[in-house]
Amino acid sequence: MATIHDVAFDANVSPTTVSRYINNRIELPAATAARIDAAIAKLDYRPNLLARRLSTGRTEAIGLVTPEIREPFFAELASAVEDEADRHGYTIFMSSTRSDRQREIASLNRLHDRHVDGLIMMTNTPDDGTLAALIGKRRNVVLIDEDIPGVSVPRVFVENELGAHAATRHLIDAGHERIAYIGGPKGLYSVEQRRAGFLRAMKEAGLKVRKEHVAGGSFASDFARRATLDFLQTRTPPTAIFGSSDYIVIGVVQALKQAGVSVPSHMSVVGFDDMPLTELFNPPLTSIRQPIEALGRQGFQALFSLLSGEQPPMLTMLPVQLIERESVAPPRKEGFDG
Amino acid sequence: MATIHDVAFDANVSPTTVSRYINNRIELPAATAARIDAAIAKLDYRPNLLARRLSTGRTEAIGLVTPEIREPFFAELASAVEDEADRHGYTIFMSSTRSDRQREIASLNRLHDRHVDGLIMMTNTPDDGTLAALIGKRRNVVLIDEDIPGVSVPRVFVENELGAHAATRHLIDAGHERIAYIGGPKGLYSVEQRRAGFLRAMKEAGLKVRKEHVAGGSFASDFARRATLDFLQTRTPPTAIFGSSDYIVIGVVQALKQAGVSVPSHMSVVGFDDMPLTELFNPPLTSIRQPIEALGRQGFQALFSLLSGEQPPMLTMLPVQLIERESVAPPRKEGFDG
DNA sequence: CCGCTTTACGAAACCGCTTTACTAGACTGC
DNA sequence: GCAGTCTAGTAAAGCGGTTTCGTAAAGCGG
Repeated sequence: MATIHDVAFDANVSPTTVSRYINNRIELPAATAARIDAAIAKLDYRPNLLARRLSTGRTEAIGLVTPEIREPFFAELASAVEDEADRHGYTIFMSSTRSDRQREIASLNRLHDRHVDGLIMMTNTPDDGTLAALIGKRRNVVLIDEDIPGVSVPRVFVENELGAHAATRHLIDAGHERIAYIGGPKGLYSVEQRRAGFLRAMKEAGLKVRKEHVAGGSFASDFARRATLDFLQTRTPPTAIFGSSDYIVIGVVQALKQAGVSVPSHMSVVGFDDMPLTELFNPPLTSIRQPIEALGRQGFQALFSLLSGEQPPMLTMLPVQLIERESVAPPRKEGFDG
Repeated sequence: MATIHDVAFDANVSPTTVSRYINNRIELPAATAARIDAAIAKLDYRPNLLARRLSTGRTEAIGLVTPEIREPFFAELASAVEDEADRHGYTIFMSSTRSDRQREIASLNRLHDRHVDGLIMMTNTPDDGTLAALIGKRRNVVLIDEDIPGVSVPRVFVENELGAHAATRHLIDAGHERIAYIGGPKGLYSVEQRRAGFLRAMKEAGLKVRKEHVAGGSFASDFARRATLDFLQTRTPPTAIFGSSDYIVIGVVQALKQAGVSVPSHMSVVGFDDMPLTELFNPPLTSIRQPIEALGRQGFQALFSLLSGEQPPMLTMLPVQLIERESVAPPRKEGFDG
């Protein structure tokens, strides 16, 4: 491969000149510039990025830490980040942490070793302070989707509270009064926000929230399945369930199917995330759609600002949207029993 | 950050010695080794990978080119590759090509500039020779999932022909005789293999394949939707449809729903890929499951062999599996009409 | 105690680029 | 015609490792 020296030799200038010319740090007379251009073309010269990186200390690469890129939500997010990064000349290193603290730490360290210029971090396990401490030591970090308490870096979130409120409101508007709620892992900011949105909607409508109709602790379908079966065992089962993620709703629907309760005629269901393909489920799921694309792009843009020495907004909240499909119907009249 | 010189100074040896010691290229007396270890620990020394890479020319990174990492199939594959790479100390650069030739070429060039040690390539657009030419120039390339004619590099595929045969056979065993087929883009190896499997099963069973019951040209759901509606317009519509990807089957199912044809009582359907969540569809889809995890891992292993100077098998074919769910039933008796 | 091998390590070149500091020569104004 | 300014570059020192070649000193056999 041709080096900058070859180009310099061919164009009859010094490597310094070539370097500065390529990087727009010098204005050259047209004739000289033309000679350099010609030499570059002739030799098919491409700067050795390894050398450039060692020299400048910048890598034009960023790290993207996600819980699990196999999941559609994170895959889509990663894709958006990648696309936006690409458009700015950045490459991304991805890592999946499997929601495991050790893997999160390992990822962070590995990315540090790789000299990424910055970091976009997503987590969905509550932090005990370890992550916060580690991230506090890094420069150029942006948090998206989920908070890590105690770190003061730019954050890009979605309107979790408003989304949950809208979902609950949608069920209330359909006539439901006994609405159950299944949340995610304790201690997560987004989970608490969604819970708050649910409670606010119920309170505003003057509806009681029954202890036995609220569950939480995990996003896993299995967990939701069990919670749903428990709901059905209560004295007066709910007529609607709001699951704070589509994975939860998948568990809910499976449990209901198993118990012979049909959706939406006997039980209405709303989810959160609007996972792809859920419109093909039986029934197609009503859900809160998150602006995944925007989340990814704005996440990168915040990081890019940081890298450019600007100060991005410390908190961005992206709007969500209720997508109505067929998993919600008015409750059956009391007295009737399925 | 501490450099190798700092460590050398602290341990009272030369940088050369530290370097060789770290890289296991020298045996040192216990006392010296201990001094170096102590210095490394004390200074929290971590080798600067940028410098090491410039020096050695190796990056311990590989490129992974996929059509679209948002799609579950590729996301899962990418995840498997990443996991396996990680376990061997390699990082991966991903890029999504959106099945676009220009983006494929751009990715290949970008990865080259990034000095990746090797490349795992996936494509799902037929090549006109451009890709083959470009890849021919690179060392350490492995093809997975789909062939690019004219390049002689290790390839890891799945048993497309056998899978399609099994899917078709499954419909035949259920009693179907008029089976329609929807294939993917023309010119793709896997598509042709699947078509061959379908035709072989039909031939072995002594069944006619009607021209008007065979479509192909795209993996898109829209395409499949139209093809399905066309099938329904034929004089004697098929009683079963084999779609050579789950995306196709999604289109098929949508079209059938739209046309009021119920699955599986009026029309049986089998897909290929076994996408996640299709078991929650209405009805749950019977499909051919590809060993995605194995595809990813073996793909990386082949590349790793190449990088280690060994000669991996030039062609690996991974078995597939029929997953029976509820989209297949015996055909209704002739004469009855839905 | 001399020549040879082995042990233990080091000097310096190199990877290919960037960047700071500097200069030769042309021009400009007085 | 000479100081001062501009133009058009350049030399050389990094960046932080790896690697080739080499050597001083210790050990050893005869």
